[in-house]
Amino acid sequence: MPDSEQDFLAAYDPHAYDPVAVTVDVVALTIRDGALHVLLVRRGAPPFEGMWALPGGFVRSVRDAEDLPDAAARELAEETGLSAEGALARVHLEQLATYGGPGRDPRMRVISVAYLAFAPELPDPRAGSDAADAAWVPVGSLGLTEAAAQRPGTTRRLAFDHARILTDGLERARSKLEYTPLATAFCAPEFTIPELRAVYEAVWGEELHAGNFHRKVLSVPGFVEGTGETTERGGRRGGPRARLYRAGDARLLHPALLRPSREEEVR
Amino acid sequence: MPDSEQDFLAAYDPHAYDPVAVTVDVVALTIRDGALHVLLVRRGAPPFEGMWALPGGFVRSVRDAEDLPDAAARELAEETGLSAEGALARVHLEQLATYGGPGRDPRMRVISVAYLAFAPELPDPRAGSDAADAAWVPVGSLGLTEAAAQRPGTTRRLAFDHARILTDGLERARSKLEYTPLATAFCAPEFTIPELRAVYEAVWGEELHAGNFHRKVLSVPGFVEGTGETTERGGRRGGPRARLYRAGDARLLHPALLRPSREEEVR
DNA sequence: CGAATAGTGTCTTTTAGACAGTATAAT
DNA sequence: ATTATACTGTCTAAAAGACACTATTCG
Repeated sequence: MPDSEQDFLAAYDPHAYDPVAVTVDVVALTIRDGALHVLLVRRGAPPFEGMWALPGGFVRSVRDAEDLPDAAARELAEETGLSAEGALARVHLEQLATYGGPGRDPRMRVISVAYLAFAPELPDPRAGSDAADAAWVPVGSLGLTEAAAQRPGTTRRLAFDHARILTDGLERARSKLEYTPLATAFCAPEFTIPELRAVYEAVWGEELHAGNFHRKVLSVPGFVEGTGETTERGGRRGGPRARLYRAGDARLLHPALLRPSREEEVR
Repeated sequence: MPDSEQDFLAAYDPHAYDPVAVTVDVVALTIRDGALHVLLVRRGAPPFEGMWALPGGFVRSVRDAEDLPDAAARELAEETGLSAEGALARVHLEQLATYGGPGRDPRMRVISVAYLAFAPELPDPRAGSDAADAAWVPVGSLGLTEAAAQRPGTTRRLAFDHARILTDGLERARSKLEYTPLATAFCAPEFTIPELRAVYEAVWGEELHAGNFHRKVLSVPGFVEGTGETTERGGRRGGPRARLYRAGDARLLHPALLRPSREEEVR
């Protein structure tokens, strides 16, 4: 039987063809105490029982016929306890990539569609249905390197190929902050320029020049818009009150806010 | 039965859970006669029989347990007749996005992982196994607009949600040319700066200033490296012979080659 | 020859970044 | 008072873009 006919039959009778499971996994990032954190769950069942993993689960394809972004939002809501009408509406969610290599799940062929989420500071998560625990974990504590991302198990912390997915998500996040105003998705509805700078510093892992950053943000059309208000108090250790801003209407930053020192990544 | 247990059982007995099919679709782009073309196949079977579609097919998940990029390369090879050792090795292939909304295939739930390919000029394709026809089609002839991409069937030419996938692939291609040296993937192994400029003009749909483009390309480290040779003849309608270049070792362009006039897309 | 094209020179404007300086508020 | 901080001013270097110009080759 030629491939075409086999495929055709398979389409009408899926059980006659290769069994595949489709899941969504979410790389949810937030800033806590000035450091970038990722939402992780501790697996309560094999495989990788007891290890940390990205929150995720199977896509409901028949019962609810949910779309992929809906599935990602649902997984995020289940782990964070957020309601769709509430704080979840302020979370930025975008598709990251799909991971489908054979052998990434020992049980069967699993295709995982990964999503990337940028969230403002959220309460501590509660453990979801099939997780033993859930927590915001500082990204820096995971010992992620390119080598660790490529060889599963090297970090000894993340299940499946989740180190690779997280590494890809972090790079996407760093890049997104260059060309889009999505750093504001990590902030409260009203924020100061120094708070925005702290987001960039946490995601990029680099200190930025406060004065130049300030002027740059204000010079990009549509990045932020002033509220006319200021904070109630000055900085922790002194300084004047900072002006408050809201996210502007730009969807792209032009000119972009490029991160410094990328020489090493070019070749 | 709680979700977790159901999921767990499903993982061990996939037939007990929702049936899903996973396919790969390829947005293969090339430059012909100075215009951007996409590889399309005419469907030889329902649904959408007789309509144009992106080349694609089911992922072999058990028989060969192929990885997703391998599946995309296989689909591309089947439609173009290219061998993996030959010209296919010079084609750039990257994952684009995954499309999995319910109802995008009337037969069943289908998750499509889309890939984006940049190819140098290739021979005309032969019709693959389940296609009635295959051809390089000028992108400009498809009447793609944002409205057409959102409502399937509006262009009256592309099956499924392939207008949306193609639109996303084109935007990705335009963006990739800004930040990476991948325009060279559309060229022969040795090329001239004006040929490279023609790639940019075809993908961006804009004329570029020849002199400034020339200097800019040469000023970006690692973009191109000279061969010391020149073309045998001058331009079609006169002009000196052009120097020949190869792709350099840069993986990112720094500084980037930004396309002009993006004011309208910012908001 | 005339026209088209490859490649370079030069000038202006924009942007990035270094650095300094002033005013404000916490301790 | 001291110190940290928000924000602004200024200068320099890098880059983008407009324009002009020369040299070469085709028809």
